[in-house]
Amino acid sequence: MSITIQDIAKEAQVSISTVSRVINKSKTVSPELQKRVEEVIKKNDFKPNSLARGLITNQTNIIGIIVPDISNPVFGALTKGINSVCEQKNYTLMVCESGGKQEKEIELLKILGDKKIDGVLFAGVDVNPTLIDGMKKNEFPVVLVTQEASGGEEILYTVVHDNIRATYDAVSFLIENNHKKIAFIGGPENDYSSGQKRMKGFQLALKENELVVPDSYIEHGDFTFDSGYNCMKRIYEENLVLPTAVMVCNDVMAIGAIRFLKSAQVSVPDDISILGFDDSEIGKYFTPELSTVRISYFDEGVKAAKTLFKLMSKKNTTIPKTQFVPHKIIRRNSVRRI
Amino acid sequence: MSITIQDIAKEAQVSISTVSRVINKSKTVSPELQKRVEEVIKKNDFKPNSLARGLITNQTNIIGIIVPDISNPVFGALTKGINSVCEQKNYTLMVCESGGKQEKEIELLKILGDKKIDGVLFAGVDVNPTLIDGMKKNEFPVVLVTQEASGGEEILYTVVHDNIRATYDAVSFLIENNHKKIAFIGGPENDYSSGQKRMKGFQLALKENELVVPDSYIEHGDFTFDSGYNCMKRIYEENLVLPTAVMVCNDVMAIGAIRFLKSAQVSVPDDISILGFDDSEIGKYFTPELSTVRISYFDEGVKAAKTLFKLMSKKNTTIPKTQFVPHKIIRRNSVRRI
DNA sequence: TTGTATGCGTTATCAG
DNA sequence: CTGATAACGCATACAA
Repeated sequence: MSITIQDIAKEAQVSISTVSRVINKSKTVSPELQKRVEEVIKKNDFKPNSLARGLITNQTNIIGIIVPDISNPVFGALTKGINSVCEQKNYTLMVCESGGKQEKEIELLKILGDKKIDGVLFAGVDVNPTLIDGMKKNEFPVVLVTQEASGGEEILYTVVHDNIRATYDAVSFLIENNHKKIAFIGGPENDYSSGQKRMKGFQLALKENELVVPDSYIEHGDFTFDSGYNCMKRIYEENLVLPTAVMVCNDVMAIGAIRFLKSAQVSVPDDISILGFDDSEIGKYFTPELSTVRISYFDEGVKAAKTLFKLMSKKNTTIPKTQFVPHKIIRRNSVRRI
Repeated sequence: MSITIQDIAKEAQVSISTVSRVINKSKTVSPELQKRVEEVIKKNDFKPNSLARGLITNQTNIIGIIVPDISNPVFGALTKGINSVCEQKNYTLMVCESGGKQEKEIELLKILGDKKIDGVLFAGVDVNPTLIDGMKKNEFPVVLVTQEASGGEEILYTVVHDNIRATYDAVSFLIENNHKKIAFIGGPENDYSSGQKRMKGFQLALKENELVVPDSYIEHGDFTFDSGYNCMKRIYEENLVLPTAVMVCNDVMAIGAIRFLKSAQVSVPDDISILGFDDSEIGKYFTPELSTVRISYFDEGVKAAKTLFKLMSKKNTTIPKTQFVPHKIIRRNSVRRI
């Protein structure tokens, strides 16, 4: 068994309350005892049992995150960002994987609850009203990250990158480079943040520049290499007039698209420019080096975690319901000016 | 405040011990009461407070993992594997990042200890005697994963892939394809498992086939794209007779090496074959598609976690100190027979 | 089979 | 400023 506060008290010849006080820095203890106790603590390398402490303080110094897939680099970076702020707050992180299943998400919320974690960062796939209701019942604060609530925003605290704006900026960048015939390979249509919103940004940019493209220029993939390949293939086969540029909603699909174009003897960027999204490591090493929209999921994690800590501290600083994390267009070789 | 066992007891009109018994399935409770209590529990969606429970049972149903960098896909996959077995055992996972710093690793071990986790999976960078001593003091079992202890193996339970054997097999594969002039781009020389051992495997394969290569065929990188590029560059510049194949100790470096060769107008695989290591996603999408050694870090995580659970259960089944996870040569286009 | 009482290691409340 | 002592929510030895 490990050493307890009692052992320390005995060895320092004080009461356990005194020991507790020096641990928690209640200034009401004489310097002399303070020092004596601290020495005994240091000597025995004593740390209070967090379970016992948590039982009474109702605080565990643990926060949880729920992500669909921890092996996805996006969530890896996100987790790293979150963890970096946990460290400086003396918190540890409990990581849960939902596989994107709503049932599982609800179950995990419950498990984390009975583990008495102090708060949760939630990266869901579809944060719909059912889920929102579930969250409202929790005794701990939740902040959404990466994905907004689809039914009624502004209900839960949320930290995301501005998908509409990012895609709008990306397409505007293509337009600035004189592209007019711009195709679009997006995410799943039922994906609220990364699917629908990016699509919206694309349309917005076209509209503002009074550009119109045929429906056959628009395809929806599922963020995989293969879907990028296939979407590009369909665009290529179904259009007599090819686009001069394609906005692709993530880098892996963009690389799939380029692979198809290579096989069809279409040169990137000479014949067609390709713009990706995410700035994953893969794009940097690719030939041609991929132009993309950089999203820092690390920063997103940091901001979300900071928001959660503010919420937990309950100091009534007003926190905006939705916060955005900046994005940046990264210009490399897969896009050319025409 | 959340609902407690007392509330359930009151509502079901029994004592709290009875409630406790049905929760813990002590068969000594009458079917009638059993049912009554279960209904009340279900109705209130009650789950016992894990802190209070842990305080008594000395078991939290939490295990911890310590990794250098959670955003590294290798550790992402590892974590996913570990988590998959946690799920089926009703455990949750606490993830800690060490940044590869020994100090931090020791600190994390202590933090996890006072959180009363039931066991730890440890993916260190250099598991030396100092660290091993620290681990011996813990009240919880530790299993090493990904990396063996450098000073004296067979001390701690360990689950790794067989780096020597994997590289040996990889180089043998090159030799089977008639390559005799084989260069080597390895990891850092002070990296015990992934650096030194892979090097050893390389040498072993050469020796067994009575092959000798000049020292200038051997370079050490640090697993980054740039180091792969530079190592290849040095090999290219310092040798009048170029190798026909290069064994590169991870895929990212392999891609860096190929990038250099491209810039030097050397064709892969026509002039030089390249064999990578890891089978990261990136290699599959690359042109030429990268031949590599597949290591399933997911499986490694699974096996390590299972080992840890065996250790925690304390049933004295004999567990081998070191267990290996299989590897596989993946044949794609970057290697050709000559 | 069931209920009562004690203790797990802390913090918090209250006297002294 | 310091020390008893009661909680926190649960499991368990013991009593009934």
